[in-house]
Amino acid sequence: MATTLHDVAQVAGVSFKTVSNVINDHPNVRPTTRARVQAAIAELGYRPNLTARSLRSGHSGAITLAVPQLRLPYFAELADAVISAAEAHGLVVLIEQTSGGRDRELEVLKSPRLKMSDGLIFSPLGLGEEDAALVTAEVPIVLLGERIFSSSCDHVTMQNIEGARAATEHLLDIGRKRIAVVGAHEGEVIGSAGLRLKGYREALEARGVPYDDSLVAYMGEWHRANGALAMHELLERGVEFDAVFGFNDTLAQGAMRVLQEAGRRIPDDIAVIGFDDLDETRYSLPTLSTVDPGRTEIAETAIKVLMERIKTPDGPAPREIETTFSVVARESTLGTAP
Amino acid sequence: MATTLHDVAQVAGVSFKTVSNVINDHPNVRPTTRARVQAAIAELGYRPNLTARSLRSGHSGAITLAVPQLRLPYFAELADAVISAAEAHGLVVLIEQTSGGRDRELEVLKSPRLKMSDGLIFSPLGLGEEDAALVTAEVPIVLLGERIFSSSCDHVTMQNIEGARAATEHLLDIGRKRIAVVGAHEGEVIGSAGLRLKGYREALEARGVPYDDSLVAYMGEWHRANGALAMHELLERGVEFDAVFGFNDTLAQGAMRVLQEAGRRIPDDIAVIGFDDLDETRYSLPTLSTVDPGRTEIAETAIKVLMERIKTPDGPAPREIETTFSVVARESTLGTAP
DNA sequence: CCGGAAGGATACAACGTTGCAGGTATGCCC
DNA sequence: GGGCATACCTGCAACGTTGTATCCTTCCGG
Repeated sequence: MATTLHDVAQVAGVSFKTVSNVINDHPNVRPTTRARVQAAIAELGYRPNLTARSLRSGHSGAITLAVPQLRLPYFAELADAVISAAEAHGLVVLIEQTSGGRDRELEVLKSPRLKMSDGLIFSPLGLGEEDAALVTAEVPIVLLGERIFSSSCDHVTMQNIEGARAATEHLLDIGRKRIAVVGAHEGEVIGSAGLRLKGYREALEARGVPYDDSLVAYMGEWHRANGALAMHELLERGVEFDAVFGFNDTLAQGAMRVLQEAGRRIPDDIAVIGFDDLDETRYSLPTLSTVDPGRTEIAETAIKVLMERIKTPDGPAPREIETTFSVVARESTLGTAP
Repeated sequence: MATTLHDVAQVAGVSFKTVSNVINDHPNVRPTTRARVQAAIAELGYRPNLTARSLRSGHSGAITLAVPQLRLPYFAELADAVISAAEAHGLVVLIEQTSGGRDRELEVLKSPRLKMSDGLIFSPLGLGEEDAALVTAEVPIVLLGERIFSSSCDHVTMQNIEGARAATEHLLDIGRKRIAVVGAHEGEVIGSAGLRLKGYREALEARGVPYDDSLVAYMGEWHRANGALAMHELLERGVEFDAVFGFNDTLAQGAMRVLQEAGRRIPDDIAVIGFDDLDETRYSLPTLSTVDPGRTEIAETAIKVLMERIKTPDGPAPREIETTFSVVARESTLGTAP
C-alpha cells in the first residue's frame, strides 16, 4: 500500500492536515514543524495521490490532445510540440486518436474520459464548419486547424492564405511562371486546401500571372500516394509547368518522386515547394523548400490559451489566434528560372 | 456543476447506490427499476466521474507510454500502435517524452504522475543494462526495446539478431558480397546496434563470407544526418561495396541520399536495406527494403501483458517476449548481382 | 497581569464513487 | 399463518486529499 498523509503525520507526530499544509506551502507552519514533516516525507518516500487530489480540487493537471493519427508525421510533430509545451507547465498529455472520423471525433467530445483531464486541444478532420455548434464538452476546448472557424472555442491556427501566398511568391521570385498545384479539394473554401488555393491565386493575381485551372490537381486525402498520383496525372495531361506547389510536404514528396522518375531535374527543370516544414524535408533528396507554419508556436499558444481558459472559464470572449509563418528555402527551389 | 449519482437517484426516486448498481450491472435490480434509472440517466445526461471511480476502485483505465520523442518516426508509429491497441481494450494513453535522457527517464519512473495511470509501457534509451535494478515503479511496467534485458519487468522486444541476419541474407541472396554497415556502435554488445551487428556477422559466417571491419561505419546517434555522414566516410575510405545495411530506416535513407548524390545507382550499383519498416520507406525514391519488426504485434502484446500484470501483479514470473519479423523487399534491393 | 490579536496546529466535512453489511418486502413451504 | 429464504434495495464507510472553521498557544501592549 502506498503511504498517505496519515502515515507521514504519524511519523512526524502532527495531524495529517499539517502535512497537507506543508506540501501545499501554506503559511502558518513553524519552520521546525515544517522540517520535521519534510524529514518524515523523505523517510517514507511519500508521494501525493494525484487522483485523490484531483477529486478534491476538481482539476487533474492533465489535458487531452485529440488528433487523427500519430503515424501522420504532421500530427506526430504537433503532438511532440504540444507535449513539450505542456511539460513546461507541469501538465501531462493524454492522447486520443480519432482517425479523422466524424463520429469518433464526436465520441471523444462526449466521452467521460475527457473529464479525466482539465481541457482539450482538438484537431478535427471529420467535423466541419457545419458542426461548429457540436464542438462543446465538459472541459474547455482549444481548437486547432482549418476545419472549423465559427465555433465558440478559442482557436489557434496557422496563416494558410498568407503562407500559401508567400510560397507561391517564392516560386515566382525565382522566375517560375507556370506553377502546378498538388492537393486542391474540389469546391472547398475553408479548410487547408481551400485557403491555400486562395493564397496561391492571390499571389498570381498580385503578380499579374494568369490562373490556369489545368495546372491544379484535385484529389481526396493528402497522402503521399495521392501526391504521386496527382503528379502522374499532371504529366499525362501534357500541361507545361516549371514549378510545383504541394499543399503539404507529404504531397510534395510524393510529387517529387514521380518527377524524378520521369527524369525531371529538381530544381533545374521543376522547382518544388511544400507546406508544414516536417523534419523529413530537411533530409529528402533534394531537400524540400517549404512553409514553416509555426508549429511550436501553435503548441505553446494552445497550451497557454487553454490554461487561461481552465483558470477562468468565463474569461474573455473566444479568441482567434494566428501564428507567424516563414518560407524555408532549401534545395528544391534553389536558383532562378530554368 | 456536473450531474452525480445523487441527482440521478433523486429523479429516478431511488437511492444513489441503486443507480450505482445499475451502472455497474449488478444483479438484483428489478428490470422496471433499471429502466427507470436508465431513463433518468439519459434525461440528465449523466456521465460517471472517472476520477472518483478511480480513487475508490484503485485503477484509472489509463496507462502511460514513455518514449524518447514523438518526432522520431519510429516512436510516432509505435505510439500510434500502442494507442490503437489500448483503445481496443478501453484504455486511454498518457504520453511522456523522455528525450532519451537517463535522468528524465528515472524521473518518469518516480513521478507521482505515473500513479494517475495503472501501468507503464516504457521504451528507455538513456538507461542501460547496468540500470536494470532501477526500473521499478509504483505501477506494473512493460519494457520495450533493446537497452535492458535483465530487469524484473515483462519485456517485449523484436528479434534483432534474427532480423538483421535475415536482412543480410536477403542481400547475399541477390548476389551481393561486400555489404557495408551503417550504424554500428563501438563496443556495444546488447542494444539494437550490438544485436544487429551480431545478426549481420552470423549471416556472413553462415554463408562463408569473410567479415571486413573496414565495411562497418561506427557512429553515435541514429539520426539521418549521421547516416549521411557515415556514407560519406565509407565512400572516402575508398573501400569497395555493393550493398548497404542501414541499422534503421532513417540511417538507410540518409545513406541513400549520399549514394545518389555520388552518382551510385540504387539498387543497380548498390543495394540498400534498412530496419523498422517505417511508413516513409514505402514512398522514398527508390522505395526502401527493410525489416518489419512487428510493431503492431509489439504494441498489442505489450498492452495484453500489461493488462494481465495489472490484474494480477504477482502473476507469472516476468516474461521475455519476442515478436515475429519479416523482410520486406522493395525497390532498393530489386534484382540480382551488379 | 490581563485582554486581544496574531500565529500555529487541528477537526470536520466534502469531492463522487464503490464495497459491505444490513434491511425490508415478497413469496414459498410446512 | 408463522418461519424462512430470496430478491431487491438502502445506508454507511471508505478511497486520500483539500477548504473552512475552529481551537489552542504565545506574545504583545496597556
